[in-house]
Amino acid sequence: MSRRVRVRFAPSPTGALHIGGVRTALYNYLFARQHGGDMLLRIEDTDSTRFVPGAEAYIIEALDWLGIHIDEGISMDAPNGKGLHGPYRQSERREIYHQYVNQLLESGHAYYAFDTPQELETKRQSVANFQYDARTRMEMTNSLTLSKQEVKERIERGDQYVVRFLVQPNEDVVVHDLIRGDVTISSNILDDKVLYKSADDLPTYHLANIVDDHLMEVSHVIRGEEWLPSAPLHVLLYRAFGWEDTMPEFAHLPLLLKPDGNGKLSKRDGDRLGFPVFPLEFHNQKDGSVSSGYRESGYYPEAVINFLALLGWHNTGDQEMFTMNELIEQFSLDRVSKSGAKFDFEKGKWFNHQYLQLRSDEQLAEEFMPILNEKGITADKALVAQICGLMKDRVNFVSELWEQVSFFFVAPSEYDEKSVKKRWKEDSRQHMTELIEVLKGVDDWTSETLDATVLPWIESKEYGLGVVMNAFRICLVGAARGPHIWSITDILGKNETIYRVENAIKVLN
RNA sequence: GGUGCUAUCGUCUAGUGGCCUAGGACAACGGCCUCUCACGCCGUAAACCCCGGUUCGAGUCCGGGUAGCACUACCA
Repeated sequence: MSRRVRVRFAPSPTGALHIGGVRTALYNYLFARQHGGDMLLRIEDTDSTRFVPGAEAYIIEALDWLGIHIDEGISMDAPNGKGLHGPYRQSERREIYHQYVNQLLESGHAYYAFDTPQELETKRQSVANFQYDARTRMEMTNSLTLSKQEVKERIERGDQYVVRFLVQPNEDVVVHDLIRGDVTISSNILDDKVLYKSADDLPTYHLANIVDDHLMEVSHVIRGEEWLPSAPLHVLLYRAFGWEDTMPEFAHLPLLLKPDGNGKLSKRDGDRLGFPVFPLEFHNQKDGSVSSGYRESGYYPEAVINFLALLGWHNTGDQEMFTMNELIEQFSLDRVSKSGAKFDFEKGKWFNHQYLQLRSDEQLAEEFMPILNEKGITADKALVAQICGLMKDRVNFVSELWEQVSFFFVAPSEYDEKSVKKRWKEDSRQHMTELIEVLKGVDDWTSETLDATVLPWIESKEYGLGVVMNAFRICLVGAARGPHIWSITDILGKNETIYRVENAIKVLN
């Protein structure tokens, strides 16, 4: 009961880390931190055919970016793993697995099978709903049907084989799930899963997973719901090894679903609907594909974390904004939803907007400067900060800032048609011509003085405040948008302001 | 097909038998603010999958349907 909490995130390096995987990592992390336990990162690379170069480094970088820190295993500061239970890459644990495969073989919980992939395929074709189990295993080519001598010969001869788990029929296996309660499955529907393949001298997921979780003293297995159907097999494996008393507790998380339609969220949904499904941009060296990432799309890690945390978990109460520390404090497995969550990226944008508002103007300026430089603009940082402060409430991303603030740096070269149609009246030209003279007369170029000069002028002429100001705005911005007009003139300065009005008069008639 | 899981506004969810004429957030819509656009504020519309049962009383418990999802590989 008082076992130290140790959880693991155990991805396969088969490509970019899916956003669902990120959430699994996050929940594991929150749980570990809350209980003062350990968060391990283990790489499950037992399928040599699906290995993608760079994927492991990607996973590490992604978790680091998100602020999900690894206590043990592969991590940013220990690429080869830190901790007492290594190695933390399954491909480097071959020797360990041998021992446990043999244990199962010797205790009669597993057996050799020599059926070739072709033979199995043929069998599946000819027998409806074929499954390698108690009903069929005696019809197959394995150490249960072959003589001891022949099995020995085949192995010595170098025939390829697999080791299968022997599932006893007619037994109800109960998986206790922290989120779903007891799930009972009959062993009759389980097949004799392959535990080890001689072809690449590696175990399959199931064996490696159980052995590693046991050896690494994992206390809680928090993973996606797609694993629930194989959980009974895992329970049986713990039992076969005699490790049932230290078997971890299970919690199967609901899946992340497509925003529209049905089914599990996939990479294609992101491409189709225009949002990332990966934390970082990923260049797949295997197939040459490039996948967009949240980081490169301008999301803040805090926003991604907050958004993800609430996709499948919610506390009582109405709180929406959570820092990582608040999540650590408040998270609990029994408040995780049981049903899948559709991935609504609109809310993700809102979260980013919230976190962007929380940034200081100086921070935003720092983030925005490179974009300005790209546009060929050099500006004083204090000025950029001032502009950011003025305009940040209307963007979700720093990258959206440019289209909002460009008029501060570049005089309008064209004027928004709709705005002109609505706000540039017949008299506007006359008004602006007069306004130029009024502006020229202002020596103290401040909001206060301009306000005290221009407004009375408009009033005395009875031109209408809105009529003049909106036309003025079009001159300065090129459209009917932007902050308070004196905020604009303040930044533009007297000469530029007058120049823009003159220019607009020339272009607009 | 088989097995399992799940089921509250369009979406994420609150709700653990009476506080529910079902609450919050995103999105939508309307209004206020106002020199414009945003922000903000206020408001509107919007849901308990269906049928039974238990109970004085059910969104909440039970059963059955239905639907969705997952799994069903020498992938993880």
